[in-house]
Amino acid sequence: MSGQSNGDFRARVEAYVAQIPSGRVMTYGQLAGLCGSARAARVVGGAAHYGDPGLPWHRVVNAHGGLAAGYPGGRAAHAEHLRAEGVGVSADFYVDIQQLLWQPEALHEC
DNA sequence: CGAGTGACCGCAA
DNA sequence: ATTGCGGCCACTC
Repeated sequence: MSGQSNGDFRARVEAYVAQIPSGRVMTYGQLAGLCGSARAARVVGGAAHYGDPGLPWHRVVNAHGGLAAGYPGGRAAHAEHLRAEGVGVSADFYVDIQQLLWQPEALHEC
């Protein structure tokens, strides 16, 4: 059937991405883990490419804090968006995940 | 329905 | 430090 895969997994990923506040970033692996499959980081990337274009995917980076390679426009565009959000992007297109990595649990601390 | 693919991750030489 | 490979999961055509 033409099935519409519920996208149960993807739906949760989009939900988290949509909740990422400006100036913060999340990793694909973390999003996958929060959604139930820590090893489905690739699916998160797929959701970004085939998912809702209205979500701030530019706030999603890899586990190393590097920007996505296949982002529409290139890492340069990705970096520009992050900088517009107030995120400091390194010359090598890397962000300080240690400081900008946002976690849902952080809400508890706040 | 079947097979391929990927905006990843981690490890190895 | 760099490069290459495989594995894993879910989505798309």
